[in-house]
This record gives sequence, C-alpha cells and structure tokens, in this order.
Amino acid sequence: MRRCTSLPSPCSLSEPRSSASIKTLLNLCKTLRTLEQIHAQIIQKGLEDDNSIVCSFVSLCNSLSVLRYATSVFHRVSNPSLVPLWNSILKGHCDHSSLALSLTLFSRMRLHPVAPDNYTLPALIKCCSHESAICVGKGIHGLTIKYGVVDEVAVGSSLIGLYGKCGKICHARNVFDEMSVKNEVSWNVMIVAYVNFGDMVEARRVFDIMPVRNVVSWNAMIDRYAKFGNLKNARKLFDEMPEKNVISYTSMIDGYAKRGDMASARFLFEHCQQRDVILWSALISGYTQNGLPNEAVKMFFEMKSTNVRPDEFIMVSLMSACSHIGHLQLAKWTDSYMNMSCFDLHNTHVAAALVDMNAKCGNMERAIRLFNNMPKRDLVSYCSMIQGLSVHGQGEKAVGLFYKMLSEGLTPDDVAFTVILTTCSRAGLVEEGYGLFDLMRKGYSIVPSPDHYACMVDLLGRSGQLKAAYDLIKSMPIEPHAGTWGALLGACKLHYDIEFGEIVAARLKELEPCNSGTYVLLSNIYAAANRWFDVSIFLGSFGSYILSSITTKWHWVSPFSLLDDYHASEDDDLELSSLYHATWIVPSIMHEVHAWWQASMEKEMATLEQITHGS
DNA sequence: ATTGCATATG
Repeated sequence: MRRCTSLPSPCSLSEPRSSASIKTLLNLCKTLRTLEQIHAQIIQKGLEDDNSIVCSFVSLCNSLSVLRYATSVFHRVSNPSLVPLWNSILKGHCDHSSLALSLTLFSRMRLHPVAPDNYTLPALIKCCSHESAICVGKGIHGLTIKYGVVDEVAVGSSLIGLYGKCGKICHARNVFDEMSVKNEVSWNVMIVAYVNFGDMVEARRVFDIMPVRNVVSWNAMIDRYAKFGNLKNARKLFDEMPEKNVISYTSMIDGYAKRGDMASARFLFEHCQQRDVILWSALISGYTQNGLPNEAVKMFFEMKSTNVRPDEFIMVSLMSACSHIGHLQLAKWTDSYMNMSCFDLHNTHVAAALVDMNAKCGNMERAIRLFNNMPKRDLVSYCSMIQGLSVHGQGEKAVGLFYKMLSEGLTPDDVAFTVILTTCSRAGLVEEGYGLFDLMRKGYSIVPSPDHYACMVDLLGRSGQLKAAYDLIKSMPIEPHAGTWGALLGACKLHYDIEFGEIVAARLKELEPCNSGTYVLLSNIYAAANRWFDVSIFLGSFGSYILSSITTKWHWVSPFSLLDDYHASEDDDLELSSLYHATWIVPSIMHEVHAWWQASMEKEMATLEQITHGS
C-alpha cells in the first residue's frame, strides 16, 4: 500500500477556495505529487490566470527542478504583467536551462514591457558566469546601470563572481571597491575570486580585514591552502575556525590525502561528527590512491554500515582498490552490487573502472564483455584491457589490442606506452618492445621517461642481454632512477650474474641506501649461486632492518596477493623471499615471524570473509 | 506577490 503523502482529498475540501488558501497549500507543498494536486485545484477554481498564484507556483516548480511544468503553466497566463512573475520564471531558466534560452525569455520580458529589477539581473549575471559569457555579462552590467540597480548588494556580488570566474580579477576588485554596501556574501565572492585566480596573498588580505567571517569564508581559504599543498596554513585556519562543518573537514582530509598523509586524514575523519558521502569519498579515495587498498575496502563497508548511500565516486574508488588488491571474490561482489544498486554503468568512469577491476582481478571474460559493450572505448579502458591481458600471460593478444587501439585513431600517451612496454618485457617480446619504443619516440614524439627506460632495461635484461641493458642506461640523456637500476639487478638475479649484479647493486646502494630490495636481490643472487657465506655477510647487518620493513609493510600488503602466485606482483614476491632470507640469517626469530605471519594472515582472511559474506 | 549573490569529490 502506497503511503499517503497527498493533500486532503477533494471531497474534504468542500468549500470554494480563495486564492489565499491556495497559497497556504503552496507553502506546505514539498513534492511534485502534491504540486500536481494543487495545480488541479488551480484549474478547477479558474485561477490559472492569477498572476500572484502562478508566481508562487512557478517558484515552487523551480525548487523542485521541473522547469517544463513551470513553463507550461506560465504560458497559459494571458497577460503576465507582474515583475515577480517574470522574475520567477526567468530564474527557473537561469538555474536549469541555458543562457541562450534565458536571454530569449528576458527579451520577451522587456518587450512586454516589464522592466527588470534587482532580482532579475543577478539571476542573469549568475547564468553568464556559469557559462563564462563575459561579453553578455558586460552588457548586463550596463543594464544594471541603466535600470539603476548597480548599487544593489546582490548585483555587485554577482558581478564580482562573473568577473572573477572569467579571470578579470581587476574588474572584480573595481566592482568590489565601488560597492557602497557590502555584506558577507560580497566579501566571500571577492575572496573566492582571488582564490580561484591563484592569488592567495590578496585573498588572505581580504579575509583578514573582512568584518564578519562565516563558514564559507573560512572554507574557501582552507580548501585552497589545502589544494595548493600548504597544509600548514590550512590546518592553522582550520584549528582557529570557530564552527567547522563537514566541508571544512573534507577539504583538510582531501589535502592530507593528496599529500599522502593518511594518518592525519584519518585523525580528522575520526573527529568529524557529521559524515556525508563526500567526506567518506575523500578518505576512501585517499586510501586507494596512496596504496592502501585494504583500508579503502574496510572503510567502504564501514560507511555502508552507517547507512550512507555510496555514489559513483565511491564505487570508482572501491573498484580501483579491488584492482590493487586483486581479490577476485571481492571484485565479483562489487560487480554484482553495482548491478543491483542500479548504478549508471554507462558513466565513462564507472565503465572504465569496472573493466579495469575485472581485468586485474582475473575475470577476463567479464572484462572483455564489458569492454565490448562500452559505448565509447577511450585510452584508459583500452589500457586496462591491455594490462589485464598482459598480467594474465596473454602478452601477444595485449600487443594486438594495442594496435587495434591505434587503428581506431586513439592517440597513446606516455602511460599507454609504459603499459605496452611493460607487457612486452613481461612476455619476452623483445623485438616488439623495441619497435614500440621507437614508435613512441618517432611516431608520437614522446620523450621517454625514466619509467620507459626502466621498461626497456627490464625487457633487455630479462631476455638475457645484460650488457645491452647496461649500455642503454649509460646512453640515457636523463638521470636513471633507482627503478631502472633495480630492473637491471632483477635481470642479474634472473640470470644469476654475480659480477654484473655486484656492480649494479653498488650503484643502487648509493642511490637508495635504505631500500631493502637491493640487498634482497643481491642476496638472492648469492643464494642461487650457493654462496651462503656472502649472503650472511651481506645481509648480516641488514637482516633485522629488512624484517622490520617487511613487518611494518605487512599491515597493508594483503596475504592474498602475496600467496596467490597467479596474481602476485614482482614486489610481493620480493617481500616473501626476503622474509625467508631474513629468517635464515636470524634463525632464532624464525618462529616468531612465522607465528606473526600466520596470525596476520588469519586476521586478514577473517576480515575479507566478513566483508564479502556479511554484506 | 519572486527572496536574489558564495564553498566541497574521480
């Protein structure tokens, strides 16, 4: 049975209604359904032509975003002579339609003739700034002078907003200085104009001298400080701020997350009383982007348990976290949850994330089906598929898809080439890789990044051409990063080349003295050559360091990704093997480590079990 | 009789 939200039935409204009582009803109306009932009564009582009734009706339509309904009712008024009536229909157009249509209506209003006032013009100016229509905006600025409303606060404020939006910061400031009466909004628009212009110094100056600051003024400053990475200033204002709202917290959390400081982000999150989707989104996407996908997944389910409805943004973060974890069961759950909850699967970001998640979690059939059904396949979704095929050992198919992408006219960027070069080295497609490296430089004029060189070094190294790889590093026009040397060291390990390995490891120790990976790889080389003495000498002093780096890291490296050979990345293999090396060196703690590993794995299993079954 | 102008997420 449908719950009754409607007005009393017509039979109970026995007596003829005056326009005053219709107005009372309009004031009480909250839904489209009741609005329709009132409309019926307006027609019944023959009040369709009543300017003031239609005026209230139209403004109610505006707040319910039903512009067409408002327009149809407005058109039945034979002589719309009231300024407020024109204003309310015009406002509906300014807020929910285009500038062009709003202007058409505006010119009809002036021909009628009805003179615009201090309600009409700010609405139009706002519409201009929304579309960055500076010329039309200037024309309306002229009209505000003509009709003598240029000195109104709302007119001034909307003009500052317009000029600010269009980058005419001096015009904005002129309008601001000319205003004889300013309110909080005018000060805020001025601050926002400076802040969007990137002039934090001037914004701060205005902020400091404004007579009354409200939550918008504080948030505008905090958000921009945080966005520009000035977390110190942002936090200082945040702490000084008398009454923070959820937006203040969101800006701070987002700033910390972009900086990689998830501890501070989490700290503030715990202190925020009111948590909306956007706040959760800032935290969850922060965890995903900072390589803490398990934490993102946990927070997602915590959010769901508080009955906050996830939106598309959150789902994209969750799917990205799934891709990083590579947990098939969780991916399947997420996929079916998306379908059940009626998310828009045609949204480009959602569709791309779905393909990416399925491809990375090993459900290639599903990924391929989704990919083929995509309305528009862009670079990102192509790369997801290529990478999916690549990690599932189908390197040649991946390369084939890359060429298909080119034939569809998409232009690969540096990331796309990183993906395809990685694919080639993983699949041992040396010739292919070389060809693509050339194509990137000559065909698409992309200057190879250190990452690209690292891919090529990896490619040559894996195929056993250690010398060629070394020469490539030497020939690099830019400084190779540790990853490039690391790729070569990995190749030395693969081919058990001790002499080369020692040279490369020495170079790496200079570049990254604290990276346990170097020590682990070289110890692997020694170990493979049965040179246990060298292993122990080499690792002796680092054994405990490696162990601590492993144990601190393990609170986020999922045991699933470590254990599952199929999905394990290179790094995870490294961590696992370094554990065993470390326990060889320090046998006394072996039991302890083993117990710890067991416990942490069981804990993670239990959590994921709970997550995938409990919801 | 319209209640106008400002802030937040991939």
